[in-house]
Amino acid sequence: MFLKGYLPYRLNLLAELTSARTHPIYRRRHELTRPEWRVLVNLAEAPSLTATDLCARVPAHKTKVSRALAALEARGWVTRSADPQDARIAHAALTLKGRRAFNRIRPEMEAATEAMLAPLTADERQRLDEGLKVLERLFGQAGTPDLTAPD
Amino acid sequence: MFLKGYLPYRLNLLAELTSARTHPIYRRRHELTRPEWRVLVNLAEAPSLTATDLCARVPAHKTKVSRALAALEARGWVTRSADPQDARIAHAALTLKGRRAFNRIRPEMEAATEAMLAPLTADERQRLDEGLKVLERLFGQAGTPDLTAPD
DNA sequence: CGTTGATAGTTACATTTTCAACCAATACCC
DNA sequence: GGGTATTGGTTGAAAATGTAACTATCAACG
Repeated sequence: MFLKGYLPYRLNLLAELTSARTHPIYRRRHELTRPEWRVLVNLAEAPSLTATDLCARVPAHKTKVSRALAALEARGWVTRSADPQDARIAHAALTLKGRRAFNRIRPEMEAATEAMLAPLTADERQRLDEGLKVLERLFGQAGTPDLTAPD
Repeated sequence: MFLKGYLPYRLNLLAELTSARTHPIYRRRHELTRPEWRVLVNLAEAPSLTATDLCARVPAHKTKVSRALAALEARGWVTRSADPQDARIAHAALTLKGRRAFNRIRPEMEAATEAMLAPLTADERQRLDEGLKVLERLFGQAGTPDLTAPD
Protein backbone atom coordinates (compact mmCIF):
# COMPACT_ATOMS: atom_id res chain seq x y z
CA MET A 1 0.00 0.00 0.00
CA PHE A 2 1.26 3.37 -0.99
CA LEU A 3 -0.93 5.58 1.16
CA LYS A 4 -0.47 4.17 4.63
CA GLY A 5 3.21 5.02 4.85
CA TYR A 6 3.09 8.18 2.81
CA LEU A 7 4.16 11.05 5.01
CA PRO A 8 2.26 14.00 3.49
CA TYR A 9 -0.93 11.96 3.62
CA ARG A 10 -0.36 10.87 7.21
CA LEU A 11 0.30 14.42 8.32
CA ASN A 12 -2.63 15.88 6.45
CA LEU A 13 -4.96 13.27 7.83
CA LEU A 14 -3.80 13.77 11.42
CA ALA A 15 -4.01 17.53 11.01
CA GLU A 16 -7.55 17.23 9.74
CA LEU A 17 -8.57 14.87 12.49
CA THR A 18 -7.24 17.11 15.23
CA SER A 19 -8.65 20.21 13.60
CA ALA A 20 -12.03 18.55 13.41
CA ARG A 21 -12.21 18.94 17.20
CA THR A 22 -10.97 22.48 17.48
CA HIS A 23 -12.10 24.08 14.24
CA PRO A 24 -15.79 24.15 15.18
CA ILE A 25 -14.95 26.14 18.32
CA TYR A 26 -13.58 29.20 16.63
CA ARG A 27 -15.57 28.61 13.49
CA ARG A 28 -19.09 28.04 14.73
CA ARG A 29 -18.99 29.29 18.26
CA HIS A 30 -16.98 32.42 17.59
CA GLU A 31 -17.52 32.97 13.86
CA LEU A 32 -13.85 33.10 12.95
CA THR A 33 -12.17 31.70 9.86
CA ARG A 34 -8.93 29.84 10.38
CA PRO A 35 -6.74 32.73 9.15
CA GLU A 36 -8.62 35.09 11.43
CA TRP A 37 -8.07 32.81 14.40
CA ARG A 38 -4.38 32.46 13.64
CA VAL A 39 -3.91 36.18 13.23
CA LEU A 40 -5.73 36.70 16.51
CA VAL A 41 -3.43 34.27 18.33
CA ASN A 42 -0.32 35.86 16.91
CA LEU A 43 -1.47 39.33 17.82
CA ALA A 44 -2.21 38.10 21.32
CA GLU A 45 1.42 37.05 21.64
CA ALA A 46 3.02 40.30 20.51
CA PRO A 47 2.32 43.94 21.29
CA SER A 48 1.91 44.77 17.62
CA LEU A 49 2.73 43.26 14.24
CA THR A 50 2.74 44.40 10.64
CA ALA A 51 0.97 42.40 7.96
CA THR A 52 4.35 41.18 6.76
CA ASP A 53 5.28 40.02 10.25
CA LEU A 54 2.00 38.13 10.38
CA CYS A 55 2.63 36.52 7.01
CA ALA A 56 5.82 35.03 8.40
CA ARG A 57 4.38 34.03 11.75
CA VAL A 58 0.97 32.69 10.83
CA PRO A 59 2.25 31.59 8.26
CA ALA A 60 0.08 32.51 5.33
CA HIS A 61 -0.07 34.32 2.05
CA LYS A 62 -0.47 38.08 2.34
CA THR A 63 -3.96 38.13 0.88
CA LYS A 64 -5.18 35.84 3.64
CA VAL A 65 -3.59 38.04 6.26
CA SER A 66 -4.94 41.18 4.64
CA ARG A 67 -8.48 39.85 4.64
CA ALA A 68 -8.20 38.44 8.14
CA LEU A 69 -7.00 41.80 9.45
CA ALA A 70 -9.80 43.61 7.64
CA ALA A 71 -12.38 41.28 9.16
CA LEU A 72 -10.95 41.54 12.68
CA GLU A 73 -10.74 45.31 12.37
CA ALA A 74 -14.36 45.52 11.18
CA ARG A 75 -15.26 43.53 14.25
CA GLY A 76 -13.47 45.92 16.53
CA TRP A 77 -10.93 43.35 17.71
CA VAL A 78 -7.94 44.93 15.98
CA THR A 79 -6.71 48.44 15.30
CA ARG A 80 -4.16 49.46 12.73
CA SER A 81 -1.93 52.49 13.08
CA ALA A 82 0.36 54.01 10.50
CA ASP A 83 4.11 53.72 10.90
CA PRO A 84 5.66 57.16 11.48
CA GLN A 85 8.71 56.36 9.34
CA ASP A 86 7.20 54.37 6.50
CA ALA A 87 3.75 55.14 5.20
CA ARG A 88 3.43 51.74 3.54
CA ILE A 89 3.45 49.94 6.85
CA ALA A 90 0.59 49.54 9.32
CA HIS A 91 1.02 48.14 12.79
CA ALA A 92 -1.83 45.92 13.90
CA ALA A 93 -2.64 45.33 17.56
CA LEU A 94 -5.48 43.81 19.55
CA THR A 95 -8.00 46.13 21.08
CA LEU A 96 -9.20 45.44 24.59
CA LYS A 97 -12.23 43.82 23.04
CA GLY A 98 -9.98 41.63 20.91
CA ARG A 99 -7.87 40.59 23.87
CA ARG A 100 -10.97 39.72 25.86
CA ALA A 101 -12.25 37.64 22.98
CA PHE A 102 -8.96 35.77 22.78
CA ASN A 103 -8.99 35.19 26.52
CA ARG A 104 -12.45 33.67 26.18
CA ILE A 105 -11.59 31.44 23.21
CA ARG A 106 -8.16 30.23 24.25
CA PRO A 107 -9.23 28.07 27.20
CA GLU A 108 -11.97 26.49 25.10
CA MET A 109 -9.36 25.52 22.53
CA GLU A 110 -7.00 24.15 25.12
CA ALA A 111 -9.76 22.17 26.78
CA ALA A 112 -10.80 20.61 23.48
CA THR A 113 -7.23 19.65 22.70
CA GLU A 114 -6.65 18.23 26.14
CA ALA A 115 -9.87 16.23 25.95
CA MET A 116 -8.71 14.77 22.68
CA LEU A 117 -5.30 13.79 24.05
CA ALA A 118 -6.62 12.63 27.41
CA PRO A 119 -6.20 8.90 26.71
CA LEU A 120 -2.48 9.31 26.01
CA THR A 121 0.07 8.38 28.66
CA ALA A 122 2.94 10.70 29.53
CA ASP A 123 5.25 8.43 27.58
CA GLU A 124 3.06 8.56 24.49
CA ARG A 125 2.89 12.33 24.67
CA GLN A 126 6.66 12.40 24.90
CA ARG A 127 7.02 10.21 21.81
CA LEU A 128 4.53 12.33 19.89
CA ASP A 129 6.40 15.50 20.77
CA GLU A 130 9.72 13.92 19.81
CA GLY A 131 8.39 12.84 16.46
CA LEU A 132 7.04 16.25 15.61
CA LYS A 133 10.27 17.89 16.71
CA VAL A 134 12.17 15.80 14.20
CA LEU A 135 10.22 17.40 11.38
CA GLU A 136 10.20 20.83 12.95
CA ARG A 137 13.98 20.77 13.13
CA LEU A 138 14.16 19.59 9.54
CA PHE A 139 12.06 22.47 8.31
CA GLY A 140 13.53 24.91 10.78
CA GLN A 141 16.91 24.85 9.16
CA ALA A 142 17.11 23.85 5.53
CA GLY A 143 15.17 25.20 2.59
CA THR A 144 11.83 25.74 4.18
CA PRO A 145 9.17 26.17 1.53
CA ASP A 146 7.83 29.68 1.51
CA LEU A 147 4.20 29.52 2.58
CA THR A 148 3.74 33.22 2.12
CA ALA A 149 3.96 32.62 -1.61
CA PRO A 150 1.35 30.61 -3.45
CA ASP A 151 2.25 27.07 -4.56
CA MET B 1 3.63 31.06 24.25
CA PHE B 2 0.42 29.37 23.37
CA LEU B 3 1.02 28.56 19.73
CA LYS B 4 4.35 26.77 19.76
CA GLY B 5 3.16 23.85 21.82
CA TYR B 6 -0.35 23.75 20.45
CA LEU B 7 -0.87 20.42 18.73
CA PRO B 8 -3.42 21.28 16.03
CA TYR B 9 -1.26 24.20 14.96
CA ARG B 10 1.92 22.13 14.89
CA LEU B 11 0.27 19.41 12.83
CA ASN B 12 -1.34 21.81 10.41
CA LEU B 13 1.91 23.65 9.90
CA LEU B 14 3.88 20.47 9.29
CA ALA B 15 1.20 19.18 6.94
CA GLU B 16 1.31 22.41 4.97
CA LEU B 17 5.09 22.41 4.82
CA THR B 18 5.29 18.86 3.52
CA SER B 19 2.43 19.40 1.12
CA ALA B 20 4.19 22.46 -0.25
CA ARG B 21 6.71 20.06 -1.81
CA THR B 22 4.31 17.50 -3.19
CA HIS B 23 1.23 19.53 -4.00
CA PRO B 24 2.78 21.25 -7.04
CA ILE B 25 3.51 17.87 -8.60
CA TYR B 26 -0.04 16.68 -8.95
CA ARG B 27 -1.41 20.17 -9.11
CA ARG B 28 0.72 21.88 -11.72
CA ARG B 29 2.39 19.02 -13.48
CA HIS B 30 -0.64 16.76 -13.69
CA GLU B 31 -3.51 19.20 -13.29
CA LEU B 32 -5.16 17.40 -10.39
CA THR B 33 -6.86 18.93 -7.38
CA ARG B 34 -6.09 17.38 -4.03
CA PRO B 35 -9.38 15.50 -3.78
CA GLU B 36 -8.84 14.17 -7.30
CA TRP B 37 -5.35 12.97 -6.40
CA ARG B 38 -6.59 11.28 -3.25
CA VAL B 39 -9.43 9.58 -5.04
CA LEU B 40 -6.99 8.42 -7.68
CA VAL B 41 -4.66 6.91 -5.07
CA ASN B 42 -7.48 5.13 -3.32
CA LEU B 43 -8.85 3.72 -6.53
CA ALA B 44 -5.35 2.51 -7.40
CA GLU B 45 -5.33 0.49 -4.22
CA ALA B 46 -8.68 -1.25 -4.64
CA PRO B 47 -10.34 -2.93 -7.58
CA SER B 48 -13.40 -0.71 -7.29
CA LEU B 49 -15.03 1.57 -4.75
CA THR B 50 -18.35 3.34 -4.33
CA ALA B 51 -18.50 7.05 -3.61
CA THR B 52 -19.38 6.23 -0.01
CA ASP B 53 -16.35 3.94 0.30
CA LEU B 54 -14.21 6.76 -0.99
CA CYS B 55 -15.70 9.24 1.47
CA ALA B 56 -14.53 7.00 4.29
CA ARG B 57 -11.13 6.22 2.81
CA VAL B 58 -10.05 9.58 1.39
CA PRO B 59 -11.48 10.89 3.79
CA ALA B 60 -13.63 13.70 2.52
CA HIS B 61 -17.12 15.07 2.31
CA LYS B 62 -19.29 13.47 -0.33
CA THR B 63 -19.49 16.58 -2.49
CA LYS B 64 -15.73 16.61 -2.84
CA VAL B 65 -15.70 12.97 -3.79
CA SER B 66 -18.59 13.42 -6.18
CA ARG B 67 -16.85 16.24 -8.01
CA ALA B 68 -13.49 14.51 -8.01
CA LEU B 69 -15.05 11.41 -9.53
CA ALA B 70 -16.86 13.48 -12.15
CA ALA B 71 -13.59 15.21 -13.11
CA LEU B 72 -11.62 11.95 -13.28
CA GLU B 73 -14.36 10.33 -15.31
CA ALA B 74 -14.45 13.26 -17.75
CA ARG B 75 -10.73 12.78 -18.14
CA GLY B 76 -11.13 9.12 -18.97
CA TRP B 77 -9.23 7.92 -15.91
CA VAL B 78 -12.24 6.45 -14.13
CA THR B 79 -15.34 4.51 -15.14
CA ARG B 80 -18.46 4.09 -13.09
CA SER B 81 -20.78 1.12 -13.37
CA ALA B 82 -24.17 0.63 -11.82
CA ASP B 83 -24.65 -1.83 -9.01
CA PRO B 84 -26.92 -4.72 -10.10
CA GLN B 85 -28.66 -4.90 -6.70
CA ASP B 86 -28.98 -1.26 -5.74
CA ALA B 87 -29.56 1.37 -8.38
CA ARG B 88 -28.41 4.19 -6.10
CA ILE B 89 -24.87 2.86 -5.99
CA ALA B 90 -22.16 3.25 -8.62
CA HIS B 91 -18.85 1.40 -8.49
CA ALA B 92 -15.89 3.47 -9.61
CA ALA B 93 -12.69 1.93 -10.95
CA LEU B 94 -9.58 3.14 -12.71
CA THR B 95 -9.40 2.71 -16.45
CA LEU B 96 -6.15 1.54 -18.00
CA LYS B 97 -5.43 5.16 -18.76
CA GLY B 98 -6.06 6.08 -15.15
CA ARG B 99 -3.78 3.36 -13.87
CA ARG B 100 -1.02 4.44 -16.22
CA ALA B 101 -1.40 8.01 -15.03
CA PHE B 102 -1.11 6.90 -11.42
CA ASN B 103 1.95 4.82 -12.25
CA ARG B 104 3.55 7.91 -13.75
CA ILE B 105 2.70 10.24 -10.88
CA ARG B 106 3.40 7.95 -7.95
CA PRO B 107 7.19 7.75 -8.34
CA GLU B 108 7.38 11.52 -8.72
CA MET B 109 5.55 11.92 -5.44
CA GLU B 110 7.74 9.39 -3.68
CA ALA B 111 10.89 11.02 -5.02
CA ALA B 112 9.80 14.45 -3.81
CA THR B 113 9.00 13.08 -0.37
CA GLU B 114 12.27 11.19 -0.13
CA ALA B 115 14.22 14.28 -1.21
CA MET B 116 12.53 16.24 1.54
CA LEU B 117 13.36 13.64 4.20
CA ALA B 118 16.87 12.92 2.90
CA PRO B 119 18.67 14.79 5.71
CA LEU B 120 17.01 12.63 8.39
CA THR B 121 18.94 9.77 9.97
CA ALA B 122 17.41 6.34 10.36
CA ASP B 123 16.90 7.06 14.04
CA GLU B 124 15.10 10.32 13.35
CA ARG B 125 12.82 8.62 10.85
CA GLN B 126 12.07 6.02 13.46
CA ARG B 127 11.16 8.66 16.04
CA LEU B 128 8.99 10.50 13.53
CA ASP B 129 7.12 7.32 12.66
CA GLU B 130 6.68 6.46 16.35
CA GLY B 131 5.26 9.88 17.10
CA LEU B 132 2.75 9.74 14.28
CA LYS B 133 1.73 6.23 15.28
CA VAL B 134 0.81 7.47 18.73
CA LEU B 135 -1.80 9.75 17.22
CA GLU B 136 -2.89 7.25 14.61
CA ARG B 137 -3.60 4.72 17.32
CA LEU B 138 -5.48 7.34 19.30
CA PHE B 139 -7.75 8.16 16.39
CA GLY B 140 -7.87 4.60 15.16
CA GLN B 141 -9.82 3.42 18.15
CA ALA B 142 -11.86 6.02 19.98
CA GLY B 143 -14.42 8.44 18.66
CA THR B 144 -12.87 9.44 15.40
CA PRO B 145 -14.47 12.63 14.15
CA ASP B 146 -16.52 12.12 11.03
CA LEU B 147 -14.76 13.94 8.24
CA THR B 148 -17.39 12.98 5.72
CA ALA B 149 -19.74 15.44 7.36
CA PRO B 150 -19.13 19.17 7.28
CA ASP B 151 -17.77 20.79 10.45
C1' DC C 1 16.15 65.63 -8.14
C1' DG C 2 14.22 61.90 -11.58
C1' DT C 3 14.09 57.52 -13.08
C1' DT C 4 14.04 52.62 -11.99
C1' DG C 5 13.25 48.90 -9.10
C1' DA C 6 11.75 46.87 -4.88
C1' DT C 7 8.37 46.53 -0.92
C1' DA C 8 3.77 46.81 1.84
C1' DG C 9 -0.57 46.05 1.24
C1' DT C 10 -5.23 45.86 -1.22
C1' DT C 11 -8.41 44.58 -4.81
C1' DA C 12 -10.48 41.93 -8.66
C1' DC C 13 -11.31 37.66 -10.74
C1' DA C 14 -11.04 32.52 -11.19
C1' DT C 15 -11.07 28.27 -8.85
C1' DT C 16 -12.31 25.44 -4.77
C1' DT C 17 -14.79 24.35 -0.89
C1' DT C 18 -18.68 24.51 2.05
C1' DC C 19 -23.35 23.96 2.93
C1' DA C 20 -28.01 23.33 2.14
C1' DA C 21 -31.37 21.54 -0.67
C1' DC C 22 -32.60 18.20 -3.83
C1' DC C 23 -33.74 13.66 -6.61
C1' DA C 24 -34.00 8.89 -6.92
C1' DA C 25 -33.96 4.44 -4.97
C1' DT C 26 -34.24 1.45 -1.01
C1' DA C 27 -35.52 -0.01 3.73
C1' DC C 28 -38.69 0.02 7.41
C1' DC C 29 -43.08 -0.61 9.46
C1' DC C 30 -47.99 -0.67 9.94
C1' DG D 1 -49.14 -2.97 -0.46
C1' DG D 2 -48.57 2.22 1.03
C1' DG D 3 -46.71 5.72 3.62
C1' DT D 4 -42.47 7.43 5.90
C1' DA D 5 -37.79 7.69 6.85
C1' DT D 6 -32.95 6.69 5.19
C1' DT D 7 -29.39 6.32 2.09
C1' DG D 8 -26.41 7.25 -2.19
C1' DG D 9 -25.29 10.67 -4.81
C1' DT D 10 -25.68 15.25 -7.44
C1' DT D 11 -26.41 20.19 -7.95
C1' DG D 12 -26.53 25.38 -7.06
C1' DA D 13 -25.46 29.25 -4.39
C1' DA D 14 -22.51 31.33 -0.98
C1' DA D 15 -18.13 31.56 1.32
C1' DA D 16 -13.23 31.01 1.24
C1' DT D 17 -8.90 30.65 -1.21
C1' DG D 18 -5.47 31.19 -4.87
C1' DT D 19 -3.56 34.06 -8.26
C1' DA D 20 -2.33 38.02 -10.58
C1' DA D 21 -2.54 42.66 -11.18
C1' DC D 22 -2.63 46.98 -9.09
C1' DT D 23 -1.70 51.34 -5.97
C1' DA D 24 1.22 53.73 -3.11
C1' DT D 25 5.41 54.39 -0.91
C1' DC D 26 10.23 53.95 -0.29
C1' DA D 27 15.24 52.97 -1.71
C1' DA D 28 19.10 53.31 -4.86
C1' DC D 29 21.60 55.28 -8.26
C1' DG D 30 22.64 58.24 -12.04
